Amino acid sequence: MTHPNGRLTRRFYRRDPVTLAKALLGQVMVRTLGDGLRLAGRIVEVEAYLGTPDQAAHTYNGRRTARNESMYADGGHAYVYFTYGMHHCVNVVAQTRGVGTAVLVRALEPVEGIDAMRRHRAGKITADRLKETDLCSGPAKLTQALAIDRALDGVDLVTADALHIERGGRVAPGHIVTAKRIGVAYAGRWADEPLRFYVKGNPHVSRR
DNA sequence: ATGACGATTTACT
DNA sequence: GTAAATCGTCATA
Repeated sequence: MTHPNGRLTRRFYRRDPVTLAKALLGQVMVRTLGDGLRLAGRIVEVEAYLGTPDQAAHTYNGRRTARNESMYADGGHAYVYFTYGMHHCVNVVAQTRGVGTAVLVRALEPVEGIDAMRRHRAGKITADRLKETDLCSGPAKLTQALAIDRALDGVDLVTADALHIERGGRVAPGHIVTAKRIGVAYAGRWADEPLRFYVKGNPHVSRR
């Protein structure tokens, strides 16, 4: 069952987005930079996007453009998009080619390469003053910390070195909190669907 | 060609 | 709590 190198298998990803979202909690997202440095974090918060019927999804009503094309890739690929003129967010594609469902990774608990994450996140506040809970506690914070941008859109997480996911501990159902998704008020009744999942009590979960 | 809009974050009042 | 930042993308014309 476990892949030799510890990565999640294609089979793991090819499930419905809700099942995949919950299964991704506890797994470890790994970003390998050009110089070989590894940046890694345990996934502690995710949201499921259900595709064609889901008004909050980029693939709502079958919308298919150059921007969201990779959301239609086979399960296990990355869908990275740019938004608000300054932020990137990363999704894990679910199911199979042509379906258009995915899981947005909203927060990580830093595990490896924390100093580099601090440097990537430093701005007005210097790297040494950043709290660890400010590094990956939001979908655009974690992409900044791990240096993830559109250059990684469409990569296959099953085979790529630059970005992949390794097996971590599974989070027991009793430790998973279910809630409404964030930032999708425009989505009508879909804004209230319980499609956000996070690890109960984890300090790295995005606030609200 | 143009305009409106974000699956957000940060800084400020 | 409120608002600014900031621009690629897409629907409309």
